Amino acid sequence: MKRENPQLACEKCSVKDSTFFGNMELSSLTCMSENKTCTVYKKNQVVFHEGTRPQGVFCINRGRIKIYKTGVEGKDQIIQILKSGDLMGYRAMFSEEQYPVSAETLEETTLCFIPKSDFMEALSSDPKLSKSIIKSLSKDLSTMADSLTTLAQKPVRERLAGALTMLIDTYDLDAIEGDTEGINLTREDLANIVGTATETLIRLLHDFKEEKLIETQGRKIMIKNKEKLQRVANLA
Amino acid sequence: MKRENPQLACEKCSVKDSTFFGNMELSSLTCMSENKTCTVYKKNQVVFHEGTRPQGVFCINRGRIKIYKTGVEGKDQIIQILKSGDLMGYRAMFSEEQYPVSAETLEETTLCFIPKSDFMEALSSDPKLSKSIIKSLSKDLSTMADSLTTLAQKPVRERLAGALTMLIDTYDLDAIEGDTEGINLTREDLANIVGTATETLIRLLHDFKEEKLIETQGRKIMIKNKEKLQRVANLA
DNA sequence: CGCCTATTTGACTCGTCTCAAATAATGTGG
DNA sequence: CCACATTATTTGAGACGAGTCAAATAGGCG
Repeated sequence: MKRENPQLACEKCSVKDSTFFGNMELSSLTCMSENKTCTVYKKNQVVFHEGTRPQGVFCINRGRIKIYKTGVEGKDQIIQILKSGDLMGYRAMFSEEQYPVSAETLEETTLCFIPKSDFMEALSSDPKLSKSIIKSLSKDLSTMADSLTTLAQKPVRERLAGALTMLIDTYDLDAIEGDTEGINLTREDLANIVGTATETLIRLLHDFKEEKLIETQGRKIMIKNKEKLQRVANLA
Repeated sequence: MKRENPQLACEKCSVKDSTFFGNMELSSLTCMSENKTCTVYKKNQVVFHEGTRPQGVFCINRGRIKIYKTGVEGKDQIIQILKSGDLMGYRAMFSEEQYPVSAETLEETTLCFIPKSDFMEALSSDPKLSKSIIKSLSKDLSTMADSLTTLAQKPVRERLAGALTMLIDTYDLDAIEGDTEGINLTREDLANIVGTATETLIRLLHDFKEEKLIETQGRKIMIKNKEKLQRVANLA
C-alpha cells in the first residue's frame, strides 16, 4: 500500500465521467479533490472490513474489487465486482453504520480516498449529486431484487451462465471469436458469486467448455458464445 | 378500490412519525398533502405491477403489502412485506424506470397516493428529506446483501426460522406465551419469502410445531419461542 | 352450508454438497 | 529465470436436502 505520486486532480481524472462526479458542479469537485489521497493496493488486499466504520469514500481509478459478505462457517458471498470508475463504501457512510460488507482487491488497484467530511459537504451543497446518488442507490436495489430472485429460483447452471454474462462487462470483454482476453477469477470466487460449491462450479465450467460456450487457459475464462450463454441463463 | 372520506392531512396522520415525513419541513409536508388521494384496497389486490411506470409514491396508512418479483415459470419471490407507516414505490420513481417488482395487498389496506411531481418538488426543496431517503435506501441495500447471503448459504430450516423472526415485527407480535395473535400468510406466500417449495415449508412448520417453537390455528402461525427460533436461524 | 382452494402427507427423484485424493498451476525465493 | 513449494483446480464416489408429482384432507370464503 503505497502513496501514488503525483496526485491526479478529480477534474482531470480519466474515470470522472463514469462516476457520480460526471454531473457535479465543478467547484464542489475541486473542493472534494483537495484532501483526497491516492493509493496503490496490491492484489488480494483488504480495503475495508465488515463491521468497521467508514471514514470516507473510495473511488476506483484502476483495478477490480470484490465486495463480499462472510456468512456462516467463513464462506463468502460475493455481492458485486467493482471496476475502475466505480465508487465504493458510500452506503455505509450514508446509513451511518458499520460496513455491512468487506472489500478486497482482485488485482493491483489504484484507489482514491475522499474523507467523509468533504464528501458530505459536497452532498449538501450540490443537489445534483444527491439526486444522482438516490438514483444510483435505487438502481442497485432493483439489481439486488433480481439477484435475490435468481438465487432463489434458478438452478446453478443458469446462475453461472448469468454470472459469466455479467462478468463480460466487468472485465471489458467483447466476447467475439478469437478474443484472448478473459475473466481472471479464482474458481472459489466465481463459486461465491454464483452461490454454489467450488466443485459444482468446476463441473459446470467443464460442461460449458464441451458446449463451446467458453474456453479456459489456466484460470482464465474466455467467453466464446455470449448469445448462447444468455440463452442458457434463461433471462425471463 | 374506493375513495376514503374524509381525507386525512399528512401532518395529522398517525403513521407520520414512522415514515420519512417525520423529519420533514412542515411546509413541504402540507404541500405534499395537497394533492394526495387516499384509497382503500381490498385483500389480494394488485397495487402496481412489475414493468409499469410509477406515477407517484404510496404511503401505507393501514394494512400489509407484499413486494414481489415474478420469476421463471410464474413463481414469485417475495422481496419484502410492508406495513403501516412504510412508503412504497419511490425507488422506481427515482431511478426513472419501470417498477422492478409488483405490490399486492395481503389484507384490506388503506393507501395514500402522492403524485410524482409533488414528491419530487418536496425532495428538491427539503434537503432533510433527501438525506433521510439516501440513508433509508442505504440501509435497505445492506438488508438485501444480508438476505442474499442467507439465501445462498443457509438451509431452508434456518431461513424459515429467520423469516418467522422477521415477521414477528411485521405482524406486531410480542411473541409471549399465550399470545393469540399470529402471522396470517398463505403457506405459498411464506414459501415465497423463504425461497422454497410450499410442501417443504409445510413439513418444516410441522417440525417447528413439534419442537414447540410455534403453534398454528388454521393458517395463522403463533410464535411460542422467539429466542429458540432465533437460535435455529443461526444468525452469525 | 357447501364448493373451491389451500393445506397436508407420502413416495420418489434429482440436483447439489461433502469428503477425499490426484493433478495442475501459480508465484516465490534462490 | 528456473525449480520448488504451496495453493488452486480437477475428478470421483457417495450422501442428503429439497423439489416434484399425486392424492387425500381441511379450511376459508362466498
